[in-house]
Amino acid sequence: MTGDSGVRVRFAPSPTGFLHIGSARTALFNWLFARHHGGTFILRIDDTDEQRSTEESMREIYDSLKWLGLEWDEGETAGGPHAPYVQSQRGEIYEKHVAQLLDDGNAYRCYCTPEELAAMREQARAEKRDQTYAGKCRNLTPADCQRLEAEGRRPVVRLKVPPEPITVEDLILGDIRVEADALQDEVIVKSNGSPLYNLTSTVDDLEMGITHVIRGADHVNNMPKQVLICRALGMQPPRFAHVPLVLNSAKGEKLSKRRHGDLVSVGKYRQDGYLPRAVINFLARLGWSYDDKTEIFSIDELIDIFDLGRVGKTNSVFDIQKLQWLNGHYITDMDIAARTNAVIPFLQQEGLLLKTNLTPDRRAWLEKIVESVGDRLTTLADIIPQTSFFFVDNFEYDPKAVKKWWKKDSALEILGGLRDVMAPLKTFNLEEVETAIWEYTDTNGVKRVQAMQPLRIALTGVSFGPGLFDIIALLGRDKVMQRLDRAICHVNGGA
RNA sequence: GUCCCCGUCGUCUAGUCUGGCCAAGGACACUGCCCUUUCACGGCAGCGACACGGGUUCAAAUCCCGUCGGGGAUGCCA
Repeated sequence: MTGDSGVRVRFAPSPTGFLHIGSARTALFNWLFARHHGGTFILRIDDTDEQRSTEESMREIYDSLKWLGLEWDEGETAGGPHAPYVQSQRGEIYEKHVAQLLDDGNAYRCYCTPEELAAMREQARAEKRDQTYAGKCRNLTPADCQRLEAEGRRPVVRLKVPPEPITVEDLILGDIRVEADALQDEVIVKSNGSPLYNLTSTVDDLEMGITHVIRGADHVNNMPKQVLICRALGMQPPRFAHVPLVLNSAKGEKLSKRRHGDLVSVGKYRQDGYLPRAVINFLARLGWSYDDKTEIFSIDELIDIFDLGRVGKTNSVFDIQKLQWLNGHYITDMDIAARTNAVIPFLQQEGLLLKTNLTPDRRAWLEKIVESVGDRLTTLADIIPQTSFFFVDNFEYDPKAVKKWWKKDSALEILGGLRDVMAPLKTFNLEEVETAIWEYTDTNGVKRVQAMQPLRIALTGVSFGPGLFDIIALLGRDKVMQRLDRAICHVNGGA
């Protein structure tokens, strides 16, 4: 699947938790961009923060990406010419580049301690200045270094940043200009010897031949730093495109794992019964649009028309109602067989269906149930409240429904009346049942709804759901009569 | 505080670059009506925005300036 257009993009998550919904959108934009241009989509794991990175998180990210259908052409599990694709395994590569930077005089060792730096920052803030490192250790002699190391100090490595403003073009945001004052000699290697994000990310983008860095806008101010590193390395930087962030609806702040829990987890939407197609469509339209009216896009259409130039500059708010609408649309869009397949795991998980293969009869019956539900599913998990009564007999009666529709005397009369007209039916087919019920309501002057709702509650326990005649047909005579008796007994105050 | 970015209906957005076709269009949500055995679906209708103030211009949502608001960053995290 590796393309030959020369376009190479990467999605580089840090494995510090589940796949965040905003990250998923970044992955999607990268993937769409690669597919649109016939390029290569690379998955790289940026785990230089050993403290927070976990193996489990890595697996979950793989799972979520695969579930969304965002297959990668190069990366862990896919292989590729630039393996390994996990930063924690690429130490030597970074060391080599840091050595070059040091040798060329483009980087230097700094012996300031974190405490000293914090003090300098505090002072800068008090004086309302940029809190940038002033380059104190920039011109240390080898003798100075020796003396400081003798004190027990361990140096960090800093990039030597030229004192001039820099302007970098962003494919979404336009030109980003940073004044020389706001730039500082960034730390690229920690005092314990481990390289930092701006270094590793830049080196890998260069090494892996990345042509376009498409990532979240929380990285915009890393862009100049990384371009500077490229220059110091004598390399041409990739092009950048920063995608505005996805905010939390309530407060308008960045959606974060810490604050918003699994609300932002792709895995949660999978569990809750959302379709990958719906999530993709939703994510695509968050911050991107094609024209002034189209909302529904197939994957192929997205690949065909996706364009970074149509990504907006403003942050957007995650609106689950729109996702729900799309999900309902895509569920309805599936044929009955596919919908049945999709819903089976949810029924099994709820214990309504055994986790074994269905017999052809049982399968046909299930499909009819699914068909009866029609377009009432917003999520696949909605199959439970919509149909659980098909699978269990001793369901509870919803108290609110009972209160509204089972006023003792009338309910008894109606349920009894319905039982009496249905009992003698010969075939109990849909037509026959319908005729009998309408005959009952018409001759007794009962409004249809006043008969149907009590009956529905008797048969399903709730006041909503598929068409009642479909339910009756699927339940069959025995269950219908049993449930009617049970309901009458219940209204009478029985158990 | 400082730096960077952004500001069209509640939300996602079209329109902004290339000023007039915009008394601002679509979608989700919401409200009402129709349909209807329920709940949904669907159909129709309604509600609803150019952050504010200056300027440029015959003409500004679109260009310029300022203010205000929001977000991000400011780390030996990514």
